[in-house]
Amino acid sequence: MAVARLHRRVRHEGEVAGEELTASSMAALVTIERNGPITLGDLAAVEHVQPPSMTRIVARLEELGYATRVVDPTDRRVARAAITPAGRRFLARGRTRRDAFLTRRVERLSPQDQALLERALPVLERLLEDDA
Amino acid sequence: MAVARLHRRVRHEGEVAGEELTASSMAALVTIERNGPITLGDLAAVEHVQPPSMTRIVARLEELGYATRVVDPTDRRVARAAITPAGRRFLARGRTRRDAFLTRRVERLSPQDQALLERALPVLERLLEDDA
DNA sequence: TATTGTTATACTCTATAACTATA
DNA sequence: TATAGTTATAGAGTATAACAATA
Repeated sequence: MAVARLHRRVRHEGEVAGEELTASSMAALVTIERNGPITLGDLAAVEHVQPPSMTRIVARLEELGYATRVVDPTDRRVARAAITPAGRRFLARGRTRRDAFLTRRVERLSPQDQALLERALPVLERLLEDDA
Repeated sequence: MAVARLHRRVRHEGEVAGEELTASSMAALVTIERNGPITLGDLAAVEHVQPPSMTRIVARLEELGYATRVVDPTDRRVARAAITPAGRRFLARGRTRRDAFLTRRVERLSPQDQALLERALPVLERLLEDDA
C-alpha cells in the first residue's frame, strides 16, 4: 500500500495542467525514447495494445511533435517511430518535476532515514529480479 | 522507478483473468468498503468523478453483486452504496493473491535484507506525511 | 500468398446538459 | 426553489474486422 500511494503521488507530481498525455501515449513515448526507432508492430506488442491503437497513438504523438514516423527504406511496409527533441524535453520536464518533489521529501528525513532508504533501494529492485 | 515497477507488478498480480474491474470501479468498491454506506454524491466527490459516472459505476457493481444501493428512509432523494459479502470476498481474493506474491518474493531475500525492508517501510510512509 | 500497417466500425467509459423525484 | 440522483447525448480511447500496400 505504501508503494502504491507513493507511486500515485509521484506520478501525479510530474503532471502539468494542460500538458497531460493519456497513460497509453505516455507509456508509448517512454518506450520510443528508450527503444530507439521501433516498428509500430513491436511497439504495439511491447505496450500490449493492438496495432490499430498504436497507429492512432503514434499519430497523436506525431501531431504533438513528440515523435516521428519513418518508413523503412529497405522494406517499405515497415514504419518506425522515433522520439523528437521536443518529445525528449517533454519527458525530461516531467522527470525534473518528479525529482524535485522527491528531493524535497527526502530532505525532510533524518540523515539516518535517508541512509536507510539508500540501502533499501537495491533490495526493492531485487524483489522483482528473475521475473518468472 | 523501482517503486513504479513494483506497484505495477503487484497490482497485476492481484488480477484474475475474466474477473477484472475497471480502475474506477475497483477504486469505488474499495472506498465503499472502507467508508461504509456512502451517498453516491460523496462517493463521486471522493473518487473525483462526476455524479452520472458514479451512478453507472455503482449500477455495474450492483449488477455484479459486489455492492447494493440503499435509499435513505428519511430523505428519499439520497441513495447510499454499501459493499456486499461477495464484494468483500472479491477484494479479499485480490489481496490474498498480492500478499502471496509478495510473500514469495520476500522469502527469497536474505534475513538481513528482509529486516532492512521492514525498517525502511515506515520511512517510505513518512515520505508522504503532512501532505501539502 | 504472407506481412505491416491503416481505415471502418462498434463498444466502453466518462463528461456535460437536461430531467425526475424528493425536500 | 434547491438538492440528489438519473437519463440523454456526445467525445475520447480501444478493440475487431476488413482493407491497402509491399514483400
